[in-house]
This record gives sequence, C-alpha cells and structure tokens, in this order.
Amino acid sequence: MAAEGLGKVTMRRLAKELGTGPASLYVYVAGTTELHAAILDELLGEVEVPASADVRCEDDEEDEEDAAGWERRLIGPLGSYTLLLFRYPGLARSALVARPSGPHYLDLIERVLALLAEGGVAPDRAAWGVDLLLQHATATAAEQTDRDESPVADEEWQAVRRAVHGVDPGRHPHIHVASSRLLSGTPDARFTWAFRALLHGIKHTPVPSDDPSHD
Amino acid sequence: MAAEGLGKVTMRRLAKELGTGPASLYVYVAGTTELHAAILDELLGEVEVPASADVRCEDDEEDEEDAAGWERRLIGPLGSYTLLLFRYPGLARSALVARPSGPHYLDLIERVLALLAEGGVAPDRAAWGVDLLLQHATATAAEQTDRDESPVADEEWQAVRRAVHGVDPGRHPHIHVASSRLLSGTPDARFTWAFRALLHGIKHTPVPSDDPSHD
DNA sequence: ACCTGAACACCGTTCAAGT
DNA sequence: ACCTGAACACCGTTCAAGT
Repeated sequence: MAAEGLGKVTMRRLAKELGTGPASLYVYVAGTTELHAAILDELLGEVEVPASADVRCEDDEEDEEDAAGWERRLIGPLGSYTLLLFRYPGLARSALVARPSGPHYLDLIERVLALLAEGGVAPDRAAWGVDLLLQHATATAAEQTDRDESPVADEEWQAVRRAVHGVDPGRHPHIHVASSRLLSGTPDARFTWAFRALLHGIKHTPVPSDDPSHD
Repeated sequence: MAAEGLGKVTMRRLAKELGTGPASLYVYVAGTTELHAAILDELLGEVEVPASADVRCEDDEEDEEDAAGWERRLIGPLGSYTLLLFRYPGLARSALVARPSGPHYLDLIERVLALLAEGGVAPDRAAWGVDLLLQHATATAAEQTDRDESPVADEEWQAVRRAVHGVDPGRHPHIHVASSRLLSGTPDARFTWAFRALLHGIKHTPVPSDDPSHD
C-alpha cells in the first residue's frame, strides 16, 4: 500500500504514484492527517514488535539484574517505534500532532503497559507514563528526521555549538562551565539515558490523585 | 518586529504585512527556519522570565519543603516557555526541528541550569537534563497548538477515546483495564506530573560515563 | 453512484531584471 | 550595490463536471 513512499508522503505525490489526481484520495481518507495516521499504523503492523517470551518473574521486588533486564525489554518496542519513525521523515511530525489510534498503535501501547506492569510500576503512573514515553520517542524522531532532511542541518548545528562554546562567562556562567557536557554524547547514548530517566521518573512520581471526576 | 504575527507566521504573509514581495525577506534571513528562530528568540526576550530572588539555601540536603519549592521555581521559566509556544502556533514545531541558539534562549538554558544546580542535580545530569526538559516543553506545545489549529481536533480526540474505550479485552487487556486512567487528567495536571517525573528521573539517573573523548 | 480534472488558495525559494 | 516582480515548483482541499 505505502511501501514505496519512503520519502515525503504527500497527497499529490501519492496520487501521482497511483496515476490519478489528488482528489481521488479524498474518497478513501478525510485528509492528510488521516492518511498519515493510516500509513503509520500500516507500518507499525509490519514491524516485528519484539514479542519477548512472556517470562514473568513474580518476585516481590526486582533486584538489580531484573531492573536492567526490564529496561532493556522496554527499550525494544519503543526503540523499534523510534527507528520506524526515523525511516519515514514527516511521519513523526504527523504522529506528534495527531496521536494515532489504529489497531497496531494500540498493540504498542498494550505492550508497553504490560512491560511497565512487569516492572512494578503502579497502574496509574503507567497509564500516564506510556504517553510520556511515546511522546518522547516521537519528538526525538521528529527532531532528528527533519534535521537530516535539510542539508543546512550541519551548518545550523555548528551554529548551536558556536553559540554554546562562545558564550559570555559573565552572563551565562553555568553554560560556560557546562559547555562541553551540554554537547557531549552520541544521539544514541542520549536517547538511552533519556529513556532510563523517563522510566525512573514515571515509576517514582505519584499521580496527583485518584480523582475519578474527569472523563 | 513580529508582535502582530499572532497566527501562522509565514514568509509570504510577513512580506505582505510589510507591503513587499516575499523575496525581500531573503535579504535579512536565510530561510523560513532562520526566520522562525529569530522570532522565537525575540519573543523569549519579551517574556519576563521570573527572576526569582537568588535565595540560596545551602543546606547539605534539601528537605521536603525545599524540594517542592525547587520544583515550583523550575516550572516557572519552563512554564513561561511552554505558554509562549502555545500562543504562537507553528513556532513550537519549528523549535522542535531547529533548536534555537539565540541569546534569549541561552538565558533560558542558563536559568534552568542554575535551578537544577540549586536542586542538587549533578552537573553532567543537569547538562543532559536541560535538553530533555526543553524538548518536552516544546513537544507538548507543538502537540497542543496544532491540535487547536484544526477544527477536526475534537472529532479526532473522540476517535482516540472511542478506540481506547472500545478495545477488545482479549487482545488488549491492559488497555481495557486502564482505559479511564489513560484518558484521565487535565492537560495541565499531566504537564505538571510529566515535568516532575522528568526532574526526578534526571536527578537520579547517572549519565553513562565521564568519557571526554567526544567533541 | 462513484470517481476526477481543473481550479482555488496557499506555500518556500530563486533569479533576472529594475532602481 | 541593493532590493524585488515575477516565475518555478510545489502544497491541501473543493466542487462541478464527467463516466
């Protein structure tokens, strides 16, 4: 269906690919956002979400070994999702604006919720946390893909580096002393760290109240 | 300079506003992303970043009271930044793609770094954390502003609600049992919680190593 | 009834021509 | 030299007209 649209998926481009006018697509989808959502869910279905064996270690509290394993298992589906969005520039941006709700996206949510439960995260925190995790994955992908898209990206990145390194020590003392730290780390190392920080925060931050008045 | 461009800031619109052709803008800026970056930094300058009195309580470890106060102080500049992006749809999306590096953005980073240091966050974690915090603020704003932009937003949100509530309990048991929790909470409550989770995670997640080989 | 050509209202960017 | 009109190559969406 959309296996060929590796680049920027657009109404007109897709219509041309199918040898027709752009108006024809509106018979099947309501607009661009719906098209993108459909494609994303289709692609999610093709991704082999690592169906990690359902080994459940029901110890009261997980030890250090288990905590690391839990994190690694969780980074599986979330990493796959991020890499998927990386491959299709523009789709990440769409996913950020219009939260998908297709069946395969629900599979992803289900998987993450299951793993969070395995890790001993309280249900209410897990429910809010899954959103935070997926938003972070989407935002990271949107950031990176669009950066690669333009050839000016490197130049702009250099501008950031120059701005940080050439900062006035009087006005920005903290930036000055942290300049190399601010720019350090590979994208992958940063993603992994951010992911672990999110997990830690989600697990240990209580949701405001059990207020069931909403909804 | 750009005080009137409350809506979608675009090359052609701005050119029309100034009573000239779109080509003229290219004398002053290199392209759309640079224009957006300039506007964002300009707007950041107008925002009164809450210049909280430099009360430094140099106790060895902060007690519960202090921890809450620290979080509240940090949410000041980050909240202002988020609200600013809320007011200018499209600017948040730009900021996500092209990280700003203007002087006022550096002020914001400086402020956040200072507050993180006040809160006893290790310098290397603070350096990576400030990026995570600002990315979250930007992503949240991008998400929301674009949602408001389109009138189909409500309908689409209803689709998500229906998808979550009407889920097959066999295929998605965790979603089924968590359905109301997944949709609960005001945007503000969620933002505050996510923010606190981020802070907690940043403070307690060690950066991979002091590897100074990079850069 | 179902599909679509052509038009409308936008974009960003470039470049040759004007002052 | 500096600015810009007009053109180029795109968008999404609509709607009247065709089959």
